[in-house]
Amino acid sequence: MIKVMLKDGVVKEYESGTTVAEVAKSLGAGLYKSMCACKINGNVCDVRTPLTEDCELAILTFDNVDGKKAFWHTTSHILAQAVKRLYPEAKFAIGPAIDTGFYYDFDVEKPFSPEDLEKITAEMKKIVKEGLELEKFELSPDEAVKLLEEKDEPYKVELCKEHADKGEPISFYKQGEFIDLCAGPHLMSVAPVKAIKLTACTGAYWRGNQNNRQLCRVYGVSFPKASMLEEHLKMLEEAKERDHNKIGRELEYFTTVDYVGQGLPVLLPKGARVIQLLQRWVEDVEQSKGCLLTKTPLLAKRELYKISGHWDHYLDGMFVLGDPYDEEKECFALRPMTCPFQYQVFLNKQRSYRELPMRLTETSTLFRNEASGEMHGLIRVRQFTISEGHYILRPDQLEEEFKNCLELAKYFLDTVGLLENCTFRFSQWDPENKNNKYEGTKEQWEESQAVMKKILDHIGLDYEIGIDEAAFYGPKLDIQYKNVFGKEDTIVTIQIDMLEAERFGMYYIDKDGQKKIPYIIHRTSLGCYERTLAYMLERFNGVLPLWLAPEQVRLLPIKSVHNEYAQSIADKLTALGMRVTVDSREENIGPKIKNARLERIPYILVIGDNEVASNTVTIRSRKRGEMPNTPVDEFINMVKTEVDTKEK
RNA sequence: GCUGGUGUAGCUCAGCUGGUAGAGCAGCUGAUUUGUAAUCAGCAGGUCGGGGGUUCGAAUCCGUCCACCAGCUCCA
Repeated sequence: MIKVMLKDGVVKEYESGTTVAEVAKSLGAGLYKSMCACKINGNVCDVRTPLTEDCELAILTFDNVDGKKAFWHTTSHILAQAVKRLYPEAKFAIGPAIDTGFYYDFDVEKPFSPEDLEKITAEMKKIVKEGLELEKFELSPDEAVKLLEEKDEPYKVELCKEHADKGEPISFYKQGEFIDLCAGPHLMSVAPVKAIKLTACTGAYWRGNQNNRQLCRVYGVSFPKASMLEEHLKMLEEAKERDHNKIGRELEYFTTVDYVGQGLPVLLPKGARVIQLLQRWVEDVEQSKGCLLTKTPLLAKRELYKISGHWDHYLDGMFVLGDPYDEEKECFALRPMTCPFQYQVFLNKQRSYRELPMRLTETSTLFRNEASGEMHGLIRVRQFTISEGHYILRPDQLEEEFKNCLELAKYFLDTVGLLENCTFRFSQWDPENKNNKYEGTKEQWEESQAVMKKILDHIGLDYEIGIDEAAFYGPKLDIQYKNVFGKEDTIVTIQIDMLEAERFGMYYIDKDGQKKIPYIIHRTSLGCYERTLAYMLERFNGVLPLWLAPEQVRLLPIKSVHNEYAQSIADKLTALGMRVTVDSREENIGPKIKNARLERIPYILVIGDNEVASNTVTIRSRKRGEMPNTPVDEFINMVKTEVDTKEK
């Protein structure tokens, strides 16, 4: 007999060899029906697993993240089974569960059309009705490869052979006529998968490598109940309503023009205003913290990029003016990074150790010729402006300055309301990278990564590790943010560089009179302004904090006789630096309010006879609701405080 | 760059197997002077993403380029 500790510390005894599914059954038919997977001593396992010693057991249902994943993983097998029935020639690649559902990659002659997906969905529903049980079995590596070769599944054979090197048995799952190589865990049967939606069909390279064949990837999501699927689809619709790419255009923050070009958004007055406010603020705070503002050229001769290494590592990503391969003629390129330009400030004269740290910052516009399929609203563009900085340091200053960079970035992100949804990624090099991406020696990389790791651990920062995510000259701490659709991008980056200073001949005279090569921190503080604006529009659903709102207050006179009074209040607010308009159109108050609401103006003031008589305003605030007949001075103090404190 | 989808008025969308391009909202003009999300009437607005081809005739069919969307790859 073995002891199994269940939820809430309840211990029950079972015969050794009892499976988790049997345990669940003993606990209740409801749990047995709804179980998806389990955790044995904290490890996610299949419910078919026999228990052979004392353990802690948690039975996971669809409510649990890992339970969901098992549910979705099983659905991906149903998808594959349906595809095989309808398209017997299709070859299978991989089909995992992901955070938002599942996908399966197929090699087919012609990618599936939306109509094909409907047919496949219908077949999947048929399979669910058949209620097939899933059986798990194991084969030796040789037998496994043989089976997959017989089934003519070249991708599976490749995966299996790799796994076979470990010498462990290979597990398979079988449901009806369908067999798939799979580690599990899975549901006991396909029956619980009541609601299925195939959401998209796209291309995806085999093993994520561009040089491999592109497969057809079908994405989907599934639920135990139809109502849950409806709920989920409704949530997706709501996310779409927050998409910066939709509201940013609707609210006239930016637009795009096909004959201007892809990835080149036009910032409209509202967008330009917000970015101006952010930039002024960032520049002022940075300079108050000892940063030195620079303004360097937006383009340079090829020779500069040759020194920095960008010419070798980044030529495809640059906009080049002239023939890059004609060495006889002068050739320029728009800058993709600020680094080599800003180093010239340091190089302007001989430097003493007393001048370090030298914190150079710049509101820097960059140009990157991104691949055409990458562009996305304001988040991924070809011209953008970042709060760039290069800190030139003595080795003993590295840790403190790194911490300061992180603190500064966190302060900025917190103030604009984005910090709470940020995650941190320690981006490291990959010694195995085959594209010759990285400069420097193994020793240099190991040193700079060890230094960064030490600093991060000292700070106690909670971070993930991203292999092969480093810059070509050093490791990075990337601050990551997810958009409304869950797609993640970098919002801020802090990098340690031990290579570039030497390439540019940068040195300082140390205390002992010797020339020393400095360390460099490359960093952004609020990152890319366009991207930050995009995330703020999503985070605040188009209603930016008052201090950043392009239009803060709109006054709505009810009749034209109220225009003068409204204008007098507007003048007072304008004199205090507020952004205010008066809607003096000869229009009813209803439509005026409707307009102001649709434009998401933070404060709407209605002005009529009552207000004029009592020297008050009637407030409609996005945040504070309705406040009738508020004395004018009270209102002014209120908004002034809200702006001054940068209230979110 | 690759795979799939989309492109008709400022916006949201009709427009059937090829046969004279439509509506609502927004805009403009006039009337209405009105207290919290749509007052009434009139007017104007489009080389149907661009340029080709097929056809007596193309928004519609075929190729091509461009842009937008989702994903892959790449990246701040």
